Parts: sequence; structure tokens; C-alpha cells
Amino acid sequence: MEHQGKYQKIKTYYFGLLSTLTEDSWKIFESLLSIRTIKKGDYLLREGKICNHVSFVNHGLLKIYYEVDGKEKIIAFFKELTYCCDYASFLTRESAETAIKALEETEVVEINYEGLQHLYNLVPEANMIGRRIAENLFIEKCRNSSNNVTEGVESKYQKVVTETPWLIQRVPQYMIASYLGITPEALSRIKARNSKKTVVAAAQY
Amino acid sequence: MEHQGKYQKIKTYYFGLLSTLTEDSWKIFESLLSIRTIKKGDYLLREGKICNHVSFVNHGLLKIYYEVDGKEKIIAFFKELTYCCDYASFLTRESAETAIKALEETEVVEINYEGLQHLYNLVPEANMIGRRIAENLFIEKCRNSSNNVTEGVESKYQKVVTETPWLIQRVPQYMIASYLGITPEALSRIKARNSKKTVVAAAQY
DNA sequence: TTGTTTTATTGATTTGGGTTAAGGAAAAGC
DNA sequence: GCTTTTCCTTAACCCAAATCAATAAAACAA
Repeated sequence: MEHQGKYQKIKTYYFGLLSTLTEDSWKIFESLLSIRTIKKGDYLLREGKICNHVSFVNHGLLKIYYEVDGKEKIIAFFKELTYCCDYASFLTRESAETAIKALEETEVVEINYEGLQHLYNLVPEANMIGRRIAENLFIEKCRNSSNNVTEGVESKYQKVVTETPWLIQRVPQYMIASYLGITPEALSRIKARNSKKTVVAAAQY
Repeated sequence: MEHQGKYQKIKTYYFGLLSTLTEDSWKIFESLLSIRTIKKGDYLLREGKICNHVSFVNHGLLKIYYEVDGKEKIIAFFKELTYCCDYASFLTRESAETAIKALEETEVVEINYEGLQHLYNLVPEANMIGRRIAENLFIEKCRNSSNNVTEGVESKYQKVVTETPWLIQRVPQYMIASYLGITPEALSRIKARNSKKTVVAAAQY
């Protein structure tokens, strides 16, 4: 059966998140899902459009970013087994200030806005899932802004290196710089300074 | 009856938010609420404590801020008819990185963590309210970081002036500066520059 | 392989905001 | 009222990162 497990990953994810979810609720949910593939370099969402889907990344990698006077400011990366969405646009039904673009060949499982409202109506427990998702997104966003306010650029970079080493492997450095809110040149200098420090430290022995 | 309308404001707010809320659900909700007053300069939440209440501001004004090497970085202000909470700490049950302090004599209506979980269990529709609240907080947070990324300090200040003029009236300028992420001196210079511009522009005529 | 494009580094220069310091204005307290 | 504290402004100097510019190194394609 070819379709066996088409939605396996998101199903596992959900049952993990919420142990009380029933097989029946899942069937309804499943009926509202669809699959989309995005080629490297293509858009999942263009700036100015209303984000009409919540997408669960089966595999691949995407970036969400603002474009401000010609330069892109990356807010976040979405890798496999995470949600990918401009949730603010999705919820408010206002046009997105962001764009979402695939950095690798990507496959997502999607539910659209009407589908999700439908789900909330048919399956009241889904409100609890929706609540949890919104809460987690909020917590994540708080952690991010907290970092931006309380930490210097240097330690932010260190955090990326130690906490999300896969990022360093999978995206070019100038995108990391954009994500950190600095220019590629500035990041290059930070790295140079650090490796000098290491050399000096090593020379102590 | 002295207690008539003790929770009137929050009740109105809720019924406005969610027209389907029943009088019975409200009674349960009401039974979980309590009132607290905070004197000017006192804390609603201290850094390092777990935020154990969601507070609805009946009247007054508070600030939520980080303290980073001696200086405070204000994230937001809470005025009457808004929620006041370190919701990230409240949800995760982790100690808060922020503190919340009253800038004016303040009265809040509160529900504590256990109370809210209780409410979610007793009144399933409350999950929908909780979802809406989390969603709105998330949207708000997105707008904020969007501004921080896409806009310069100058236009951020202009936005405060035009969109939240009450803020300018009610808090000293150095707090506005902190909120904008700059020093009081820098804000003072921005204002000076702007009024010079205005004078120059006026001189054209 | 070689040529082409993309990405990273390094240097010189500029700049916006931080820091320090001092004086003035406004509010609060007595 | 006067005094004290709190708040705002202005100026001089400093610094981290942006910008501009050139080169080097990788990645990719033909």
C-alpha cells in the first residue's frame, strides 16, 4: 500500500503531543490534510499574500524572513518535524509581511484555514491542541526576543553553534548572519576574533 | 451591594471576546477569581519567581522588564483592561526572567494556575478562550518583533507617539527609551533632531 | 579540466548610538 | 515657600557594527 504512512510523521507527532487524542478524531483530522512539495528556491508563502495553510514539514528546510530595503532579515528556519507557517497572518487573515522559501527540496503536510476551523467545530478537543500550539509558539517567541534583548551578538552566535549545530551544516553563513541580525562581514569578524582567542588560549600551555 | 460589579470589567471583556460563553460558565470562572491591589513601585512579579497568576488589570499601569547588568529593559506596559502576566513563565512553570512592577496604584483581577487548569477541565469551551488568548498574545508578539526588525529606532518612536499617546503621558521618557531599546540620551537626541527638522520645514514657508 | 557563480574573508572608512559628565528643568517632599 | 530628588538635555568622546571595496576560497557547471 503506497499511501500507508503518508501522514505517519504528523500523526506520531500529534499522538505524542496529546495522549488523549482518539483514533476517530485523527480520522477527521487526516481527511483535512494534504501534501505539497516545494522545490529548492521556491516559495511556500510570498510576501503580501495571506498565509492560508499550517504546514508540517515532513522533510526539507525552509526560511521565513522579512525583506526590508532589498535585504532579507531571517526570523526563523523550519526543519523536518516542525510547523512552518506565518501563523500571525494565518490567524488574522491579513496579508503576510514575511515570505517563506525552501532552502532544500521540501515536503509538507498541510491543513488550510477553513479545514482547521472545521476541525475546531467537529472536534472540540482540537481547541486544546490549538491552544497548546499557540502557547508553544508564544513561548518560543518569548525565548527568542528574550535572547535578543538580554544577550550580545557574540553569545547569540555561540548559542546557535552549540544548540543548533545542524543549522551551521545546512545553511550558508550569510544566512546565519541575517538570522543573528548582523551583516556577513560582522559574523566573519566574530569568528576570526574567536579563533584568535582560542589560539591565544592554547598558547598559554 | 458593595460587591456588585467587582468583576464587571473582566466579565464584559470576556463576553465581548466570546459571545457563546454562558452565564453558568461565567459563574464557575468567577468563583476562581480574586482581587489584588499593588501599590505604585511594588512588584506583581519578581524575577526568578514562577508567575502563578494571570492578571486582568482593572485600573492602573504596570511594566514588564528584564534586568540586564543593572539596567532594565522594558518589554511592555500593561494598562487597564489588558492582561498582565509573564505568560511564558506561567505556562512552562519555569522561573521568570522578567519582573513586573506597578507604575501607578493598580488593581487586578487574578486567576491562578491551578484555577485555570481546573477551569479548562470543568468548562471545555474555556480551551477555546485559552486558545484565543494565546493566539492574540502570539500575534501581538509577532507585531512587536516585526517592528523591531523592519523599523528603525526613529520610526518606532513615531509609532509610539501616534499609536499610544497615552504612554507618553503616563510614563517618564527614560522608560520610553528603555522600551525602544535605546538610552534616554539617544531618545533625547532623536527628539531634538525631529523638532529641528520641523523648524526647518516650517521655515520653508 | 577550466571557467563561472556563490560564499567568505579582510581592510579602510563611516556612523549611530553608548558612555561619561555637567547643567538645567520639573516634580515631589517638607 | 524652599529644598531635594528625579528627570531631561546637551556636548565630547568612544566603540561596535555597517558600509564600501577588493580579494580569496568554495561550490558548481560545462
